[in-house]
Amino acid sequence: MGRPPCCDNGVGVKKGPWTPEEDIVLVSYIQQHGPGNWRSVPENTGLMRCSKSCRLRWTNYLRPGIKRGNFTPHEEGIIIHLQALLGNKWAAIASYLPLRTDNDIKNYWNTHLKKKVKRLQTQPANSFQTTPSNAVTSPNFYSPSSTQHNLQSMQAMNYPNTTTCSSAPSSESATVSNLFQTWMGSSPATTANRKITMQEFQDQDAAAASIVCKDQIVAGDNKSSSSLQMVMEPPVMTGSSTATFSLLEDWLLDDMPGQAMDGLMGISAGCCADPIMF
DNA sequence: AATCTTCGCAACCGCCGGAGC
DNA sequence: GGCTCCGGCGGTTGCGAAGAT
Repeated sequence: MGRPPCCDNGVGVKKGPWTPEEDIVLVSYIQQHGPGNWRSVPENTGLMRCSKSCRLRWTNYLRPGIKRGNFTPHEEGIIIHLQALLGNKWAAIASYLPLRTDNDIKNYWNTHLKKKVKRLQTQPANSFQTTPSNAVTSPNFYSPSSTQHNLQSMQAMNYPNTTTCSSAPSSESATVSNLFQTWMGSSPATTANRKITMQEFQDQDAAAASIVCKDQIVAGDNKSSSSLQMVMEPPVMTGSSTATFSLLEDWLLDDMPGQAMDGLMGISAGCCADPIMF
């Protein structure tokens, strides 16, 4: 006996775009009670909406701290990397871009990046060498065997502070988490609420951009998730705990031709000031 | 200016896994 | 162990906006 659709029993359930009034009702309710227990939201607010619709509206649109539109070349690069690693695991990818929703990333991939990647994959190989900024979409990078090889290589490598690798990751997602932790040069992950702050900055003169990573113990963080949180912060130059994004790329793409790698670096470097020419 | 086509995004749909009973 | 409920996820759709003709 299958479970009926969640909104089948809802006579008069409203569908379609949300009105500003509905948004206000939903936001004010969540401000009072917090997100969660979505089943009770329509009942308690009087919204003629399915609980799923309420949750989706909150997580994809109303939730504070959402960045909308204008994906930066750097974000594009991250999405492309992670999509190649994880496939269409949008929620997992979104966890590495905390200002973006999975829906947003999924839409952006489907409407922009997928076409760009496909287009470039059909280009002659030598075109990647002549246009370094395109190298991110080198066929090598999207080769499953290459990706698998890189994942295995990452685990095999004796990188410092890779303590989390000793406990075999249960999923590719965990592997990528380990990768990010290692890449960021962090100390072994603690089980306490831990906030990793990614400070993305752009150096226009040097055409270099890096991600500065700081580990912060977040006391009293009311987020229920114990997973790593990465929050983009305004550009701050720090001298110590810096690691360039290209290091991660280096791990992922260690079997790429040197020329292509040079171009790939541009994704996280010069391209931030100069849009990717897909 | 009007019509047609393409694009982008918000929202919906169906399925799955975990929790509770 | 089986059933139901709920939250979450990924795929897809529908519609308005923008661009092309």
